[in-house]
Amino acid sequence: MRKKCPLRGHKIALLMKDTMKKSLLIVESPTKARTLNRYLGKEFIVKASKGHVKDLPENKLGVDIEHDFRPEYRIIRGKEKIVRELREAAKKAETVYLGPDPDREGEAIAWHVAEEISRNGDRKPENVYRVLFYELTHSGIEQALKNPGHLNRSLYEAQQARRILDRLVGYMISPLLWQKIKRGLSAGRVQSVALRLICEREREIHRFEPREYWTVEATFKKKGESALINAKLQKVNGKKTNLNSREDANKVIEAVKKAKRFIVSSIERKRQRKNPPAPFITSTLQQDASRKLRFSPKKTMTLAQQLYEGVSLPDEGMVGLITYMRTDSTRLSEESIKAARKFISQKWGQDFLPSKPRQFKVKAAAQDAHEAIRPTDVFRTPEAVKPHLTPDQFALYELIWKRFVACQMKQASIARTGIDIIPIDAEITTVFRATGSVVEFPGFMILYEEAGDENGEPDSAVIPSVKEEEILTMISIEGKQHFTQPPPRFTEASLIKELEQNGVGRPSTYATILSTIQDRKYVVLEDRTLRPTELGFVVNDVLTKHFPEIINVSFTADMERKLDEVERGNYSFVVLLHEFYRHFKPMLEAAQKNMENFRTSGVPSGICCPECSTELTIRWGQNGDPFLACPNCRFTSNYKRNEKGEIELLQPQEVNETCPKCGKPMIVKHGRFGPFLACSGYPDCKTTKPLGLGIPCPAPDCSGEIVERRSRRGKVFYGCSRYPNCSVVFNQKPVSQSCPQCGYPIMLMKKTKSRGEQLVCANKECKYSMPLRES
DNA sequence: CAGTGAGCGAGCTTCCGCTTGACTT
Repeated sequence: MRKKCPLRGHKIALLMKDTMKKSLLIVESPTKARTLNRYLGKEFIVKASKGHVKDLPENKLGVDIEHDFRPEYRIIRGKEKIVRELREAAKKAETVYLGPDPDREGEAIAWHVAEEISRNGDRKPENVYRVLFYELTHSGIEQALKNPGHLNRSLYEAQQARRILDRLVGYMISPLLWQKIKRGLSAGRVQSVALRLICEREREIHRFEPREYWTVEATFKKKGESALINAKLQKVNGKKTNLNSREDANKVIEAVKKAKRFIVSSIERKRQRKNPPAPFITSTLQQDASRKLRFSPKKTMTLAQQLYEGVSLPDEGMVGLITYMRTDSTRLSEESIKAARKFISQKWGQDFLPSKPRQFKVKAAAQDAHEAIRPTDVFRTPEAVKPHLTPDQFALYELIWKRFVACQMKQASIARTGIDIIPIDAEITTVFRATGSVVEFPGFMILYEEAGDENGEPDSAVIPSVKEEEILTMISIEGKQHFTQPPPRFTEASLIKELEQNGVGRPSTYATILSTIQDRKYVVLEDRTLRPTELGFVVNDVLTKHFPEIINVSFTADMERKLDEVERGNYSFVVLLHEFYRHFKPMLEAAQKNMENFRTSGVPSGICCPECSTELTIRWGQNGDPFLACPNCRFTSNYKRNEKGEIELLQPQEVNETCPKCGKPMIVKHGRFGPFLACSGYPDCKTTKPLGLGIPCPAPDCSGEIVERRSRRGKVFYGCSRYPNCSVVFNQKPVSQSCPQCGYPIMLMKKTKSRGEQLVCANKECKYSMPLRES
């Protein structure tokens, strides 16, 4: 132990005296606080609130409907320490600057922090100022601190209206679902709309009837040249091609084949200019990372957060590589554009630099509190920082960097050619068209290209040069069968795009919306696309039936318009809430009264019981999985839905095992404690046994098998079926795979927060672990 | 509220939108 220097206390006291004069600046993000601290130096102490500090209580409504919707705010659990620290720091500071983000939520955070630091008269409101940082650049910071203002009541009230309305919707509809469908369910202004979009898309797919159609493709050639020209049948007898069968196609093909010669009837040349896309905002980053890197929105946000918080670079220490990643604005700071232009002219020369900097239109609905997502310094190229990043971090940084640089580069110029070719002396008049495109000047495309949503047909790159009236010969002609395609299911990223376009959800919540509806088992992710579950359909149907005005893509847009009026001081937030509740209350009451109780009756399935031909109903087991049950007899069955959404019964799952008592096959049944094995002769034979995992017990000379078991408290564990004769037990799920290091036949699945799913050797002596491939 | 087996009651689910770490392997 080191002894304390007697002088040290004194020095600290002196320093403390110094700090008394300091100003306190409070922002939301700790990273932002760190940056500002470095920038502002010793006159300021900068602290972070880490988001909201006060909120409505979790376990009750917390809104007094009788008294103008008075909210009951309390310090958020786990944030007490932060509030205490802010209060202490505020006591010592001469002046307090409240610097949460310059938007509705930021104003509420500022308001709540102000309330807490002036509690008990600790601080006079005169010494508390509101400052607005729109960008974390030299000029942005100067601007903010030069113009301290005061808290904005109407902005805060708009936030309150939003908060209280969301609470009323969420906490008053959800209990209805517990009562009528299943415990633990949820509904909300945002999640229920997301669910609705997915369900409606699925129904469209179910309804969709594919239609057959045919295209005719031909290849031509110039005399004496080998280059081929691929062309598609465009018109028949002056009308757009419309071939619905092989016969249709063959008729045309036969007629065309009779022609001796073909002639180039017209050539159309167009120059297309293509502008670079806007720099990233949260939603577009999530979409692009999903398409190009196959990252889930959640993964994208985690990685972006890491890039934002920064990596340790030699000589520079911790450096944030990108600007804030939760933003709805494409705005760029002047400084960043200047730097980008400098970089572009240095790297590619003036040819690639537009005469004027490009600014991008910011969506009207945007709150515009932050810049677009861009590298903090363009001169930190992806290659330069690569050694200090993980491969995933690097891939995302490169994406962000390229998109930003590209957005300040010159437009691309593409030459498109369309050639019409017609047969001469044929029975019918037809037009074949060949299209080609050549990039004349790549501009920004030298660096960045946007990935398309769907599989658009690529143009053939180059078309051999031909002249009008030139004669061609046909090399081949063939018909191709196609079917019209149903609309695609949403991916996580395309759903976010849809929500964003309707103003539903915010950059900070896009990724969590997806988790919520999956956690509730309303939808599942399959092949990267979202499909509703049975439960999802049922919940969606009752919500859209009983709350059509709320569970609706335009509800949020309407709400936002009203909130704007509240912000401008033209509309009282209390009136807004009264107006809303006036409509909401009767809907709730009607739903309470009229909504079918699926808990007691089950959901009609449209399928008859094979034993007593009563209509089967859909019910949910404890694990959330749906099954069919007969309300009349004891018949139950699992089922699945086909592509058309029709129910198909599944035979009970057999396991290669017979009943030791009666010899009938054993089948998997699902009970209160999960799946188990039972004799198919039930109720005549009541044999049951735990479900094995098909993994033999690894103990020497043990004939047992590993089975899933549950402790008295419900915790799942895996033990040998010969217990108590054999005491082999695992806490994680075992997998029949031998350890590459020690050869032990069993590996365990382990979930770690830092490295995802790992396979760990079940042999305790051996510490071998390897990552499970990511799905 | 899935048919086992056993033995007991109690507590209690939920919203949206800001932010980051983390009780333990």
